[in-house]
Amino acid sequence: MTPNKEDFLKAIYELGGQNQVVTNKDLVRTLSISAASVTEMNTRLLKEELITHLPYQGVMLTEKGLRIANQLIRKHRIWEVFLSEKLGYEWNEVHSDADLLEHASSDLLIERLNIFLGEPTFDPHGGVIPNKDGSTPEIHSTPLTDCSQGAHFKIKEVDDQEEFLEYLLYKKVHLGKEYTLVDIEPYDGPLTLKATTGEETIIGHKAAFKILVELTE
Amino acid sequence: MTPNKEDFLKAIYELGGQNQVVTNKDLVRTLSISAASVTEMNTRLLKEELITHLPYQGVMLTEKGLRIANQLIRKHRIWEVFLSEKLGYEWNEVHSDADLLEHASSDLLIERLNIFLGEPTFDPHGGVIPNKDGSTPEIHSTPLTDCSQGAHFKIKEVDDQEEFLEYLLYKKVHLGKEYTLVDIEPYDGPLTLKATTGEETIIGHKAAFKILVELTE
DNA sequence: AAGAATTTTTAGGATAGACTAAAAAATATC
DNA sequence: GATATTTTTTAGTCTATCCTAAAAATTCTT
Ligand SMILES: [Mn+2]
Ligand SMILES: [Mn+2]
Ligand SMILES: [Mn+2]
Ligand SMILES: [Mn+2]
Repeated sequence: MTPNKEDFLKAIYELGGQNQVVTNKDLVRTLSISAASVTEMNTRLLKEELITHLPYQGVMLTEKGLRIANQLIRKHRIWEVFLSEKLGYEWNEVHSDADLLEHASSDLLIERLNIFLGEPTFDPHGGVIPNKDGSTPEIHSTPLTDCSQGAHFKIKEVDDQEEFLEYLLYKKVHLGKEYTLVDIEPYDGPLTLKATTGEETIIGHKAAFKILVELTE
Repeated sequence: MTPNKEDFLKAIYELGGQNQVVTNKDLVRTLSISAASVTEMNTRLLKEELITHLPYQGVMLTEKGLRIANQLIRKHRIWEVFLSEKLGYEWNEVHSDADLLEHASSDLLIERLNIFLGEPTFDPHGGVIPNKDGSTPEIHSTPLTDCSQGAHFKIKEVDDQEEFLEYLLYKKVHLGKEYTLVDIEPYDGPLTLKATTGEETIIGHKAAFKILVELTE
């Protein structure tokens, strides 16, 4: 297993490859490599039985591939907790350093680090940390866009793209914060949120889709 | 700069490449790669002006190469302190994980980690941590083999090979411990040490050469 | 100083990973 | 249903890193 293969499996997972086929096109966009390189990597992972492949359709993770992807995500997220809680990183800063460290961490190191951090359940943007064996704990949060007007909710998880996190920092949206959904416009229109402290925030539909919440009360 | 080149420069440094020429043979042994691969890497590093090369004699670090080697050693040793002090590693366990992490650490990460650790001066086996700019603080310790009979000394630094550290663990030799050199046999013979607590320890000449001490009193 | 032994270099390959350009297949449009 | 567009695959290169085997240079032995 090389860093490249690991990142590739992770990308497939993050594009939904546990349940659906993921197209080469998507991987080209996500990994910023050429289409030819995607085909090539597919061939390699296929030979190792980490993915299944339907020509001209896309790839899906096998059990084995899924386990490796989740173990990498576990490493990534444990590092993110460390960077955030011990080294004082902002939540938008953790991702890129964790993306390198995840490939340079022995299993033993990660288990010791996990204990040092108090066996956290979530990373700094609310992503659940997979178990050591590559399985994932159940979570029960829904995209903000699925809420109906008047709903009370708490922020549980947000997408981990650096610019998006910066945007949320600017909008003062953070994990655990509670809001009421005052208004949601049709045709993928903007959402108006009202915090318990009273201030109102308006965000677009696309951004709201990247925010997972849990209903309260 | 790639992990391989970094490790290569570090190996040259550790073989004395700051002051003397280091032979290909030495690098073959240290890095466990073929002689052909050493020649090849030399050519690459030469083109980047990180080393100077005297054909059939060996290589030395340039200013630039030395700076990179020291910055890598800084990363390595700061990680070793972390593994030892925060994650409870024994001093013989830290090396291999640090050897991977050193290549996956941004400068920012290392500076934050350094502050988190309280800006340590030495790594777990007494190696001095180079400065951020790639320079090295002065130290003033000598190989145990240079001491004369009757000398009182304190253990300051030991070689960082895993088996050697295990051996020292077994011999109950650790940093800061004070001894008297009771006897030193000629012709590279064994040394007899007496700890302040009274127990005597006999070690061979080769091992003693890997232990740096500071005279006390 | 000649021959033996050692060390370094050269030559020729292999593999992983990434690229561009062109061909082939699938999908969308009219 | 024919044509145009998009996506995927194939073909041909490139770089980094590693190897083995053979040649060349140096050093050691007698
Ligand atoms: Mn992340
Ligand atoms: Mn990564
Ligand atoms: Mn070390
Ligand atoms: Mn290393």
